[in-house]
Amino acid sequence: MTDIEITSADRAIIRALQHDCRMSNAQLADKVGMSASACWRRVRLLEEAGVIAGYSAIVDADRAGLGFHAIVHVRLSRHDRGAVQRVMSELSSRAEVVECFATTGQYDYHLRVLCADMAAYRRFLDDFLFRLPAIESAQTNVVLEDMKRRIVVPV
Amino acid sequence: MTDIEITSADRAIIRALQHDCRMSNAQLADKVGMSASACWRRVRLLEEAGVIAGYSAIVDADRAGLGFHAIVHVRLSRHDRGAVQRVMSELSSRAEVVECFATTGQYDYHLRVLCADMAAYRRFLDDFLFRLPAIESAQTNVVLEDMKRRIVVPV
DNA sequence: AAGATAATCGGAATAATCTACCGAATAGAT
DNA sequence: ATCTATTCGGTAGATTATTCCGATTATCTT
Repeated sequence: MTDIEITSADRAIIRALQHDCRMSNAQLADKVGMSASACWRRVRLLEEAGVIAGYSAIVDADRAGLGFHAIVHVRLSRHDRGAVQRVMSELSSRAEVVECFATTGQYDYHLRVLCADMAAYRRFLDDFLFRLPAIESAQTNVVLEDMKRRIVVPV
Repeated sequence: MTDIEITSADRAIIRALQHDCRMSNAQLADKVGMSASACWRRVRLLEEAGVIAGYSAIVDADRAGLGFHAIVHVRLSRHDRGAVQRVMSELSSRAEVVECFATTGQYDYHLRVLCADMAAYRRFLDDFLFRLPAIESAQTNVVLEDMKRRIVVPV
């Protein structure tokens, strides 16, 4: 992955592609005020540099049948390397866990979890999360309203 | 937006497009075992039904120059309709706030915030967040490690 | 400042892809 | 069994991506 310096044109490209990455290259070039080929080259560079890490369909969780959404605060009872690594890999390999961050503060991890319904979440807790070694506590904060739908990085 | 029933083929399509929404329709059809035209029709239906809400480039925040990442727990001092609405709209219109959820539990909101650096975050707090009316407390949990990079809804 | 070198530009050609339309096949209802 | 409605896969024309090339601009050396 080559390092690149991000220009203001790049930022415009990134913003546009975060908003809709299936627009044609000609449209994109027009929107950011470049020629089609220059724009295409720049996109390729951003991909190669890993600034654009991929392209993803944005799925409406509710409409996809995922009615339960929560943010879970997790605390570990042990912090030795082995336990931490085990928990990390287990958590991030689990499909329901759509985000997983190790954080400073009162909790060791912040998870965002999506399930079909509360029953499925219950199973997630009982059959998976609480069976992980070294989980001291897991506090569930149910999401009442998702106030920002699109994941856009402010560039 | 028409309602549709989501088949197992749809789930395969959604999974594939969450992983890479720029693959060609022919590739996608091949991957999910459909003919190109059937697959294309199904994708269009998923879009029209709002299950697929859009397509976005996934940006590596670090490489894009956003070195500060935190989860912020926000509590309000008042919960009347006016104050809540004001806070909600201010928060979600702010670029640094990449996610904003209203939640049950000890806090009223969970924010995920991305900034260039700590100084920028300081400005975000002092010049914006703490100036919002009715903010009782805002607790910053700095993200030490992002353990799950791709936003994929488990369908 | 002048010249040499390298990087970047926009436009054109072609290879690949999308998208709409078609008749055939299938499933459901009467 | 027959009609109707839906879904199927394949095809064709329009659109788009991607490469290549000469021209232009920027950088560096002397």
